[in-house]
Amino acid sequence: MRVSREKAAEHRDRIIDAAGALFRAKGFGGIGVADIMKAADLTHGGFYGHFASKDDLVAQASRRTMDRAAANWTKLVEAAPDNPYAALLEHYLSPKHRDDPGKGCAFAALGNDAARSGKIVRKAFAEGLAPLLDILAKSIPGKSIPGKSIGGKSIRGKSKTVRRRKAVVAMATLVGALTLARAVEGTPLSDELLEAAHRELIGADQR
Amino acid sequence: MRVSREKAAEHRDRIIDAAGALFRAKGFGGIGVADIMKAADLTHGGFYGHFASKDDLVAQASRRTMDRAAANWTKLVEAAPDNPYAALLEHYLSPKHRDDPGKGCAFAALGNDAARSGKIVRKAFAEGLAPLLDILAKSIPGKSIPGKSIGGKSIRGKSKTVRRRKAVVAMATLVGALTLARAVEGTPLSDELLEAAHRELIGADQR
DNA sequence: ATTATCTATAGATCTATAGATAATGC
DNA sequence: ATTATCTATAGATCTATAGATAATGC
Repeated sequence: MRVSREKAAEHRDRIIDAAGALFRAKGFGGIGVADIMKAADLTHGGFYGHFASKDDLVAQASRRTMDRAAANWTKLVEAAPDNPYAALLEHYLSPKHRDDPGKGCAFAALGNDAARSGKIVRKAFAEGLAPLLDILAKSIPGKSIPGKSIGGKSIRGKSKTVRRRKAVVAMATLVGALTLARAVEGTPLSDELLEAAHRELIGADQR
Repeated sequence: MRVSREKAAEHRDRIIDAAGALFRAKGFGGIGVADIMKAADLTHGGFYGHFASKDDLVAQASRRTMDRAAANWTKLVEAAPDNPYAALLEHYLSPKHRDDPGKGCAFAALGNDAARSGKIVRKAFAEGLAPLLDILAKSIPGKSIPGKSIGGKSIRGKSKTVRRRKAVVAMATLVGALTLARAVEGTPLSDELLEAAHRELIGADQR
C-alpha cells in the first residue's frame, strides 16, 4: 500500500509528534517502536523506512519538542509584555503542567533519560536549552545595565552577566521543582514545591 | 548450596546496595534483575527468594539510598559548623557528583523514573525528601525569628515559614542544576549550570 | 521501475517461576 | 526437614530486518 511522497512526509511528521508525546510521558525506554507507530496509525515495520534507528527518532523528537517549547515561551512572553517573567513562571509551575508531562517541558520529563543517552541526544538537549535561557534572561525584571556596575555591585539594574546567571538558575529551579513535584505527586510536598518555587522566583528577581 | 541465615541477610544487603548504585546509574528500567544479581555475586534465580518483585527492590533500594543521603548530609553539616550551607552546596554542585550518578543524589538521578513509577515508589521519594529539606532549612544562613515578622517583612532574620520555603526552593535548584548539567554533559552549559547555581544560592540566601 | 507500507519473524533481553541441589538448624 | 541458592526455561516484549504488496511517478 504505497502512498504519495507528500503523504509519506506527513506520516513521518506524525511519527515524530507521537514519539515526542510518548517519550515525555513514558521515557525513552518506556515506549517501544511498535506503540509509537500504532499511535501514528501505522504499522511497526514501516518505521525503519523513516528512521535509521530508535535513537535517531529519539534525537529528532527531542529536537522538535524543544523547538516547540521555545516558540511557546516566545508566545507567552509576547502575550504578557508587562510581566513576561511572571507569565512564564505561572505557566511552568502550574499543576496542569505537572499533571500532563506528555505535553510539557522535555527537560523536566526526560532530563534523566538524556543524561543516560549518547552524545547526540545530549547535544540536542544543550542546543534546545540555549534559546529557553535567552528568553528567560530577557524576561527577568530589572533594567539592564549596559556598562560596568558600580563598586562591583549593581544597585537597581542587572548586568548582562548577572542576568544570564539568574536565567540559568531560574531554569534549574523550574526544572527541579517540576521534576520533584512529579516524583512526589500525590503527597502535600508536590504542591508545596510548585508554590515555593513560584513565590521565591517572583520575589528574588524583582529586587 | 544453601548458606546460613546470617549469610542470606548479608546477600540481601548486597543486592539492595548493588541495586541502589545501578538504578541511579542506569535508571529503574535500564538495569535487569540478572545484572543486579551478578553485581551482588549471586545468580539470577535466587532473587525471588529475597524480593517479591523487581518493584519491591526498587522501593527498598530507593529508601536506603535516601536514608544514606540524609546521614551523609548530616555528617557534612556537622563537619562545617561555621557554614554548613556552603558545605552542602559545594558538595552537591561539584563536577565529581555530576560525573558519578551511581554514588550520588537519588532525586537528580531518578526523579523522572520515580514520576513514572507507582504510588509506593513516589511515597518513598516523598519520605526520603523530607529529612533533606529539614537539614537544608537548618543550614540556611540568617538568624531565625521565632515571633512574627515586622510589617510583613523580616529585615535581618528569617521566619520558620521563609526558612522552609527557601529550603524547598534550594533543593529544587540543586536537583534541577545537577539534572540539567548531566543532560548537557560534554557542553559548556554543563559547568555553567553548576557554577551559576552555586553562586546564586550562596549569594541569595546570605542576605 | 520505484518505493512506502505491510506481514512475519529472527534474535536478544527481561521478569518471573519450576524444580533440583545441598548446606543449615531444629 | 527446612530453605537459600542454583540451573533451566516459559512467556512476554523489544529492536531490527527480510520479503511481499500495491500504489505512485517517471
